[in-house]
Amino acid sequence: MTVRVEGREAEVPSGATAETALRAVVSGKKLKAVVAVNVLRGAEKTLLDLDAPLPEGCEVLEPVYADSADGLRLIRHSAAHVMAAAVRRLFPQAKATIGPAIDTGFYYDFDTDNPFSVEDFDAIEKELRALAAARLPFTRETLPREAAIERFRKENEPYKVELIESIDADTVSLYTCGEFTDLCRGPHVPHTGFVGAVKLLSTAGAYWRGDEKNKRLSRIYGTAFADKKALAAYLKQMEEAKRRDHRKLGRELNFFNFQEDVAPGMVFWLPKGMLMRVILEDFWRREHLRRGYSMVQGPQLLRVETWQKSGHYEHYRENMYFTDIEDDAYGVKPMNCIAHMLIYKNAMRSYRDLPQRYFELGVVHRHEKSGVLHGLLRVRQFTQDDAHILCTPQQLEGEILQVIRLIQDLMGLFGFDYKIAVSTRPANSIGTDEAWEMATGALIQAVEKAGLAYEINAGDGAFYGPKIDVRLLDCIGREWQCSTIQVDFTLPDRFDLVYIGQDGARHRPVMVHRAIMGSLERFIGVLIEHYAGALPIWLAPEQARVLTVVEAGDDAALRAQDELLALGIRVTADTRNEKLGFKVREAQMSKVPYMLVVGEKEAQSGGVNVRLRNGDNMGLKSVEDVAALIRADSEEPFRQGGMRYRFA
RNA sequence: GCCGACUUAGCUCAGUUGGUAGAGCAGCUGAUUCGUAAUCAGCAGGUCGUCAGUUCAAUUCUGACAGUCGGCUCCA
Repeated sequence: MTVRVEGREAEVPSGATAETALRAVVSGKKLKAVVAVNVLRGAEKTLLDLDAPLPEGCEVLEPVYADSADGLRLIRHSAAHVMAAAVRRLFPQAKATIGPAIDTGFYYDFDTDNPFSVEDFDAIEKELRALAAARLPFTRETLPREAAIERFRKENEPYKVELIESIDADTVSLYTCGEFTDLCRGPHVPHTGFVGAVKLLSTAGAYWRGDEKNKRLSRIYGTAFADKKALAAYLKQMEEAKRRDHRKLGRELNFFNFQEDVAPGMVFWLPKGMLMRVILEDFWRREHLRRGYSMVQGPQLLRVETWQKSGHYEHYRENMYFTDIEDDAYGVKPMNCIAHMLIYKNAMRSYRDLPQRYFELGVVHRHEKSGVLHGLLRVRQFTQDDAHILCTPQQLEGEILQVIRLIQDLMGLFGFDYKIAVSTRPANSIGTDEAWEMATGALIQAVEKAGLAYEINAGDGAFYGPKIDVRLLDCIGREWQCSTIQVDFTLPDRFDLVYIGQDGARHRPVMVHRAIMGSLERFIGVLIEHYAGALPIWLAPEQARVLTVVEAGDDAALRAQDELLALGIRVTADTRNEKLGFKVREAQMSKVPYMLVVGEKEAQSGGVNVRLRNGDNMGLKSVEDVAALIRADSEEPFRQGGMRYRFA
């Protein structure tokens, strides 16, 4: 039969392997970097092992190179197998479970009496490299399901047996590499020589099939690349990510700290960090007023009876803090919605009053389990940029669309990468089918109208309604949920919210819960990492610092500082008796955007010598010119309905 | 909450095979007036995470607890 490879045709006998076909076209040197092949048959595309016989009727072969995305995934998946083989050589009693490739590498979970630790890595890596150096082939065999179960049962591999039992197929495929055979769909790289650039990274506990009721397994994480150079580059990038860690930067920049012995999981905002936060809050409050929100604020404590009525006491009690005052029990609010509904109920509402959009920078407390706290990204006390929109069912889609626009504007402003998911009805949910359908439809319609790519998380919605979640990516590729839009038709019911319709009758409003930054703490944490601490000028707590060289410049420096302050610039002056180099270094480490040097020369000529934090020197400038530069960069970023700036 | 590692000065880290501890940076004081990422000297700073146990003696060994870090699960 005839197949096309990279634009050229090759004639191959029926039943030939992919490798034979590729050899006819691809040069020997390039072929060495091919790990598998994509086979196209009509619209169908399958990834195959190089030594697999070509299926009848295939038209095009695409070689999968080691350094492509597909190739990398195969290398990592294969590395997981080879690592398992290495582990089994050293720890024969460890039972293999599963070992997939992930975005940043791979892992393999083992059931073993003594969990692995990094001290075991040297030995495992040594074995791994020996296996790689041996260039052992991966060989595939296909067995009837029952025969495979029998075989793994004999080999005392209960997890493999359980896996096969859950597979709905007549046959399963096995891959053998050295003395280790694993259940696997494949494909794999041709031989272990492809997984030489490999590094074990960490260990972790994990549950069998991710369920905490199941047995605990010992997980080993690692990563692998097409070559040593790419691996080294990745490890360097991880170092860089560590450097950008917001916990480290927060301390170095004097933005915030944690005092674990006093209040674990709760932030102490230091003057600089708080100034930055207040600037962000001010901007955000104004933006909400501009977009038709009303600012409200509810109490921090509500009587327990109210939480019982809302269902929080029943569903959320474990995460709540309670306190007794005289003889009454109070719950500290974990969410802001109840107060907002009570504000809605303060007056009789007409359909003409809707939508009501209540916005609050609401401080909430949630008792998160101790193991999950993580700097600013996961805390126990945080501030949500929370809003609740009460509207008619007809208004729902339009309101959601506006919220999506706000999300797009905010993420665009900072240039964040994000992912969107629509979560649908979970198993244990309340509400009618019609209500769920209407709400889910409105969410999807709105996302599509906004032209956004999204995925569906089936069954992942809240118990009271479906939601849209937006996840931001941090500097090492971890995802953090920030924005959320949830449609709720239950709480308005429980609290008997009504509006009078055009027909004069009472109707139930729909409630949209939404947060854009999600929590200020988390958002600021991601922001700090995103900018590696060098915040955009409009957010920088200290926009400029005047640096003196000799005492003779002090008066001129302080005058320049006063003038800048009068022009609305956040500026400090460093007149300490230190060398200029020392002051520049400190300003640089504090990531101050503008360093303004005033020495004897400037004291005489007037003006300041401008150095930027990227190292550029702008030379002598007048104080007015510097102020104009900073103001141009720090103008409020949203203005009159559009975005003015994108801070890269 | 679960698994693993860890917890010594504000920060980064040494150290004591059981006899209550040290460096650099930061801080304070003084000298130095020095032009774009570190001037020099001196001083001060620690119940060695908390509570128990073993011991003549515990920061060191054992246990429990708390917290941190990396994951799991959960979540903004």
